Amino acid sequence: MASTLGVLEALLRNPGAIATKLEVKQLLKALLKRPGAITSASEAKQLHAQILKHNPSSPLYTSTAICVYSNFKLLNQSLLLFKTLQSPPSLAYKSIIKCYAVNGRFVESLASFVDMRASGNTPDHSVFPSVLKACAFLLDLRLGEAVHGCIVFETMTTRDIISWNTVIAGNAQNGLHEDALAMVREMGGAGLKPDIFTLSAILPIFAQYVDVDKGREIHGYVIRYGFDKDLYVASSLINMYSRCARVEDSIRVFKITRQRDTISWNSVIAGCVQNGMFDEGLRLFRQMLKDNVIPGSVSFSSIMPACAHLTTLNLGKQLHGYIMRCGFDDNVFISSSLVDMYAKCGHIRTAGWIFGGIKGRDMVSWTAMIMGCALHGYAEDAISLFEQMKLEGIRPNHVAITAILTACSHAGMIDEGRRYFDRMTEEYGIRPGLEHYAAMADLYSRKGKLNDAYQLISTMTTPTGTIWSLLLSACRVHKNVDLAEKVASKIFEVDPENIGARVLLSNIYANDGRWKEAAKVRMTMRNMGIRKNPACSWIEVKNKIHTFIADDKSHPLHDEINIALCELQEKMELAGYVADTSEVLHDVDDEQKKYLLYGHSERRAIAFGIMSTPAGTTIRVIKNIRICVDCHTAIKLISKIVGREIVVRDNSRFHHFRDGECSCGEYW
DNA sequence: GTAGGGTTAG
Repeated sequence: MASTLGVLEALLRNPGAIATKLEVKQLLKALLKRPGAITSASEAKQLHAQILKHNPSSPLYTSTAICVYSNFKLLNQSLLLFKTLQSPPSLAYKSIIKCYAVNGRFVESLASFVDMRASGNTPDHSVFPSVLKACAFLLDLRLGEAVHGCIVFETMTTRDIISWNTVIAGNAQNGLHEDALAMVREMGGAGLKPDIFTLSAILPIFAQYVDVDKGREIHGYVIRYGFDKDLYVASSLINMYSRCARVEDSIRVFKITRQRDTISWNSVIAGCVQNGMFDEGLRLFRQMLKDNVIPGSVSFSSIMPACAHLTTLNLGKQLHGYIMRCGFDDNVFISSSLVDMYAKCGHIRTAGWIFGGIKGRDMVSWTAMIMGCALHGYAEDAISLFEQMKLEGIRPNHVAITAILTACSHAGMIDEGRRYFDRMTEEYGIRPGLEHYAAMADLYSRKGKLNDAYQLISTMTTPTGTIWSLLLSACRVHKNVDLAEKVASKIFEVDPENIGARVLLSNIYANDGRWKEAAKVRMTMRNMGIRKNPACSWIEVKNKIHTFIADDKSHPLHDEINIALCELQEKMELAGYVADTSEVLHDVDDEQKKYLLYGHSERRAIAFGIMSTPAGTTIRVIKNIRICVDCHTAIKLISKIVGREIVVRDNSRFHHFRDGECSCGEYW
């Protein structure tokens, strides 16, 4: 069945490749069992076209198409088909009732439910949540009671394992987790043992609750009864472990599962990506393709965040091409992940273009775009998107609020940020969490309002090392040694191993000429056995990533890069550039300091990029730490001298250098 | 005979 569906997926992507009527018939039959295999509206339309072409009058196929359309909330399409049915089968009724309900058409939803009963079809748990919701909305208590009676009647008559499973799955999928689990116990009491259907229905509950102990218990049961051969159970287990941050366990389950399909691959790939194991996720994705498993839309939305986090634009673009050829680009999960990927890889305009084309944007799509604008310093765009989202009736959640606060922070918009922060509880019913305090502390810090930041953080019950570190880094920029010492001691209280904080403190001392104290901090680090990561920058040229580490001479074009940098230097000095050596934290003379600045990794990466790409090409460089003040000034001039746009992503945001200016407006 | 399991922003 898995391979049949694989062929179906391929077929839907390439309708021209259809061979025989018989094949299509078999495929439609396979699909009848699993309408969820269709994951985008365009696939749904192609499916519909196939049905019209081969079996226009089959009520079962028509019902399947209705079911698929209703999964995408496409009420008009569903209705058009529904009206062609003389006596709609149960599936058609169930789908239309659900579709009415998700579109807020409760009266019609209830009317269809009544029709369904009158036609002699028995409703099951897949429709009761919609109907009850409609009753609650319309305050139709009498009908609500009748529906409830119908549910009780339904569960009372047929109490075999299948009806139990239906009821348990219905509850589990509709958020009634405790009821579902109670039913499993009750079923056990009635002498019925959970089977593969029961288990795959309740495992997602433990995944959501992040209850690895219960999950493990189930796993033990699965092994005792030999259910671990079942693909559905295996995928649920893989998912449960990865949601509980036990990605090694989920990989182990995956590896011992002999039979694999697209979904079990997706589970393990998503598990890796969600737990930050991006390279392993990509390795598994490639392995899946090698094993001739056809990726579905979920495969792409699972792997795309890996490209976003690793900023592997080329791979992201390749996947995007593949996605378009598959017709998956109208899937909201995929398009949101593309918006995020392009934004994180520096292509904010492409991100905006994709965002503009998304039909049925959800909160995640909006937030991805808002956060993209925030990272690029386009706060006004972020704010207008945020307001537009609210106008479209989407209530922001805590992530969306974090995004808008981040936008304000990266543009130094204190008043706006403060207003969103102060009103978030009242307006959106969300109390400030760690991430909101962090964004506000960052906003004050970047703007140089160090005391305000200190006050704000102090009001928190348990401030983390990470939040204090934001302030410490601002103390470095704004050269406030006294506050830095105070903040650093707070950090070491809660997080003695914090490498970044020790490096910062040492640099703050060095910047103030207090070489002895700086050396002492370095000594402590050495004694603790911690080393900082070296500063490095990288650039992708012709599909190859070139990495530059500060003062490293190993690049094959090292000498040529030096010559190019010297030539640039002369032109920059003619344009008025004076090296700012205040940020060179080595106890050496000024001439030496100037020389050290040229060794900064981002400059070498940019010089290399200019040498190896055609005139006018945008240069994109990524750096693992913050750009230094002198490089920032230098890159502005370079962008003007060579007439190129230079995009640099440091550890917290993007800088777009163009014609002697930077988009960050000096906030970074 | 159970329309079962996997996905996007932080």
